[in-house]
Amino acid sequence: MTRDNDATGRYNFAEIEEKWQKSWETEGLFRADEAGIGEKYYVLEMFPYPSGRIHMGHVRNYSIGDVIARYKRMRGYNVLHPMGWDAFGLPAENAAQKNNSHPATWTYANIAYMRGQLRRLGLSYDWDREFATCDPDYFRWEQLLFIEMFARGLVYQKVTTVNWCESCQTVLANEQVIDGTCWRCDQPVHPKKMNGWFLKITDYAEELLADLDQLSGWPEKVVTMQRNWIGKSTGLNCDFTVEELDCRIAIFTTRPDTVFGVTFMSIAAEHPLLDTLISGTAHEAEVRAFAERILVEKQRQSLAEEVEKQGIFTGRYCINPFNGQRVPIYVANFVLMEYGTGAVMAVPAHDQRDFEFAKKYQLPVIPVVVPEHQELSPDTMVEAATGPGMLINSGQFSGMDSLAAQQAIISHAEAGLFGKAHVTYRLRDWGISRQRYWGAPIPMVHCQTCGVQPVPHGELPIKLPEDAAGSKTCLPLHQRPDFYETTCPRCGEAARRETDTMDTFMESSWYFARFTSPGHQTGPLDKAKAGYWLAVDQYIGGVEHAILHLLYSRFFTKVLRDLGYLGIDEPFINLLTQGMVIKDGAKMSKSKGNVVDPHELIEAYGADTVRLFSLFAAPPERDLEWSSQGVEGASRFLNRVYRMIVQHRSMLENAEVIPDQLSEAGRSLHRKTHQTIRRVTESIEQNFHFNTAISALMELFNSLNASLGEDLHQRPESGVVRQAVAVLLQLLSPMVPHFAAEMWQLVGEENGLEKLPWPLFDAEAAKEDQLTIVIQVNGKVRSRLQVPADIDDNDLISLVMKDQNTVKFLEGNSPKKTIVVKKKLVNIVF
RNA sequence: GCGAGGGUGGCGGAACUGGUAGACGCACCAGACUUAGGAUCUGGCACUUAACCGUGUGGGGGUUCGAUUCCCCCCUCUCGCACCA
Repeated sequence: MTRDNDATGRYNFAEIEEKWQKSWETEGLFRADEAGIGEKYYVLEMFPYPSGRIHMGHVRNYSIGDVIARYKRMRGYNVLHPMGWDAFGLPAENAAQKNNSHPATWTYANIAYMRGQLRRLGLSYDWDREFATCDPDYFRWEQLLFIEMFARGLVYQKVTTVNWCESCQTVLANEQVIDGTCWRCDQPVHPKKMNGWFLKITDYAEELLADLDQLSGWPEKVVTMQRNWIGKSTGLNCDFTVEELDCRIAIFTTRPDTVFGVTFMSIAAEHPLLDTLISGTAHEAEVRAFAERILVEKQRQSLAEEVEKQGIFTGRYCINPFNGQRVPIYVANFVLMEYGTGAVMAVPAHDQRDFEFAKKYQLPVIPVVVPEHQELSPDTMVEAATGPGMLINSGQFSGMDSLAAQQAIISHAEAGLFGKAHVTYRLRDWGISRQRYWGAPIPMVHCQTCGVQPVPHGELPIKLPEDAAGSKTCLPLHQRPDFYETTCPRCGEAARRETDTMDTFMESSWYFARFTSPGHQTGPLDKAKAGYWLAVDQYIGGVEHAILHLLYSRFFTKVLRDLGYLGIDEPFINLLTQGMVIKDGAKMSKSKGNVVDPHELIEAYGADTVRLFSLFAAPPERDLEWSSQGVEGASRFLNRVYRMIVQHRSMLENAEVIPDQLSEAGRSLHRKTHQTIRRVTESIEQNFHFNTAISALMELFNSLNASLGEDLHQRPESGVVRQAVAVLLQLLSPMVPHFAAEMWQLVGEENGLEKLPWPLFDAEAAKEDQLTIVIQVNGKVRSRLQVPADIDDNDLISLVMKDQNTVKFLEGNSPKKTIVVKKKLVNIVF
């Protein structure tokens, strides 16, 4: 290298990154062990689906996690930072069919490639713990857990109307239907009646809701979304008897205080009692046609749009058990069969939907809850009065406050045995049956005589049939007699294996726990190890999993606890939901054609630059706008640091001990060094705002450069310079680990940077001895003053009063009031 | 409609419990070194102005000596839920 090249040179990232990755690997630096020193810290990023290549979202997610992992190690924690693969799923089947090969081949090839890409980023994972969820060694334990859940009554089968995705040829869970379309392929989802397996997540609804209060380390947004998803409502269940028929219609209401205002009853088009109500009546044909039309329309417009209220009178009446009133029964298009009881007592005066319906079909409106300082008249009301108030026209309850009346009315119904207090949830049980090949088989056997039987533990795992017979390999299991033909584990007679596979969200619901003991051969988890590492201290991933994955994982954690595997209630103590990577105002996606392949970036700039850019461009929770110039900038910064170090290498190697007495410039750099330690540490500790941490480091570098320009590195203050450089590299190392390690070696350090503790902040050194005090006159900034830090108020004020600008802007007036804010400003008011 | 989070230079973004608005970076401009430079170095850079002054954190009002920060009203963007009885 010539001198000229040194001055404008660039560091050889390809060489040094490979060098350090090898070194870390041979040393096993990131292997985690329960016997490790220090408090445990488990940091985890949401593991990827092995789609083929990593994308910018991965880079961002894993860079954030890696900085945290490396930082915590430097802070003396015993850090667990694992990585694995969420490897079951549909794309593998599609690819296999296309290539006439097996999904496993495609999946494991992708894993191998992507593992290489992650290694290339220098991420500090304990690779010894890696697994893929399609490894039989993983899903065998999931099958075992399924059987144990079955034994506990948490698993059942039922025929329901499910969400069917025609293009994926499979059922979807409610959580996987987004705006009426499939979460994976965006195609419309249709209802279909099918038999399937369900997990009783609703058994845990109350706990899942209540424990949200513990999650102070989660973004409020995610907590709110989960709370809304669980959707708890409390109220009254009660029965209305149908006139002339021996049947009752059950309703649920959150407003028992309005029961005296019921003027009709509305039921869903698919309500099971509808048939009984209309068969043999004059209304039958008309109502049936209406109901069918509504159901068809409902399917078509599953998308969000305001639909006009429609209904039809069934010809039947029912009796309000509270006042004996006879009210007509309608079929209405806005009543949901899936929620409550599928029938609603209609109170037009106090419910907007009922109000609109009543106006349209000229049904009476009877106000029964009058808000304070208001009068309600059915003739003048333009909308429903949904607020609280005082009861009128409500028999013995008239005059009561609506809140108190709710309780009283529930008690009244309970005493009269026609109603009961009730809690209902929006959350549905989790349908986990999928009709696809590439998933974990549900370990059940159907026997003609013995019914449903779980597979005996000894026979696990139930593996997927693997033959090399070309395109046949991907056939759904119900088309594979070689798979489903079996014998009953109880009676030994011929029986049929369950052919559904499990929803892939099953695998991701407990992988974080398996990472604590990935090789455990006698059960899903080594309880001691899981007990040591869990819960996850910091979890990082995209907000798109706010409900699906995060809710399922919370549920599984509680189930694992109840099965005796875990001693915790919640899996993730702190959650960071990182923003999306955006380009040209839209999320990077293949369909929009705005993807940037991180692979090429790494080739062009090196892993450290790519990491630095993704950390610097935005705080982690916000969206990150892609900028090729921003990457340039990150690269430029690292090269500047490199050139400075190369240029002053020999001085840095032979630096003096920091002397007691420092020149003004020396003191200034020393101060900046310690202020930077404080700023960077606080940025990371408070909210992982690496962008401000990096800007502080850039400032330190700028000061350092300026000091060198002023020949500060001449003895004896070379020690100050050296310390500034050392601190810069140490603080940079979690973010740009290869670069920092190499520069560390370049300045003559022997010991590995990764093993050194985080630098200590010296408050004394960081203290300013001169302060800039702002002078305001009448609240406007008029001047600035340099003063010693320890100046007392009176001296300060007299200095301020002598200031030229103070005098000028006082315009000869005498001050009425003087406000002194310590170390900040003086405001003179006249 | 309901819920949550945003709106600060040309751009990404800073600003601790009310106290210097615009740190840091990008872009841009000027200069230096150069045969050349999209390399590198130095300096400038909210708007307006020759300068002082003045104006300025979505808009309007309020509290305060002082408001990006607190309060009220409104506009707007993003995300989530969407007839949940």
